[in-house]
Amino acid sequence: MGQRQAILPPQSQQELMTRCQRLVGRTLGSVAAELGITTPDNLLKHKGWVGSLLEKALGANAGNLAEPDFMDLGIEMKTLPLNGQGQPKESTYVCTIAMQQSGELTWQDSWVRRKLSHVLWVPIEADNNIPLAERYIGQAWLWKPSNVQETALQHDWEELMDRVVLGGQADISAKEGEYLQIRPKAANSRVLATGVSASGEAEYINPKGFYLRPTFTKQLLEQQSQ
DNA sequence: CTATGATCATGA
DNA sequence: TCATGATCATAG
Repeated sequence: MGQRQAILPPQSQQELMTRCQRLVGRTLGSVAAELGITTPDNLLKHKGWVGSLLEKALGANAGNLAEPDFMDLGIEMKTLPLNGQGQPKESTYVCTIAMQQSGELTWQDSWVRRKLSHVLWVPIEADNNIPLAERYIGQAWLWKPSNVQETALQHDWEELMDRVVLGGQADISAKEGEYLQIRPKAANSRVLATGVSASGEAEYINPKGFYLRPTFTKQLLEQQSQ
């Protein structure tokens, strides 16, 4: 008990955007209260809290399945934390590196491309000077990569995957990739997963994932506000 | 462990 | 100041 009725998934893109519209100008604290969710003092031990809150508020239904947040609509939701200057404050996590047969995947079939094929970006105030509960939700927008953007992402992805195949994914640096990068993604650095070694064999490594650099999401934000 | 959601924290 | 590498919570 104590659980409120979950918000049902939006039945159309239009309904999803209407829900987003109603969140514009509201604070995280007020939305959380309405959903019966406690707002933590900070995100130190609740790093995914904002994203989970918005998913619930909008009726996302994928849970922790490897599916788009709004399964029926094929739309992935990402919160976009903004600093005091209104610019993306952090990189955006996309997905983990495929555990097997990395070298045989093509961009067309890649998890990164599927994840980023249709994204609902929800800008959120994220300046640490603003108490979490008082941060405002901005105007969300739907994004599909332009040809230029997709080409750039594909370029990065192919280069990174080549590095995985040639040198193994254990020692890939986050410095590689113009817009897309590979960084650790785990509970801690002692977590091990099956990865691909330089010789192409399986080896235990720290799990890593793909992230979009803030320079990329900054462009999306600017393009959107034009 | 792997997936979901990300931000933290320190070195350069 | 900011990007890289590390880390936190939770479900299944």
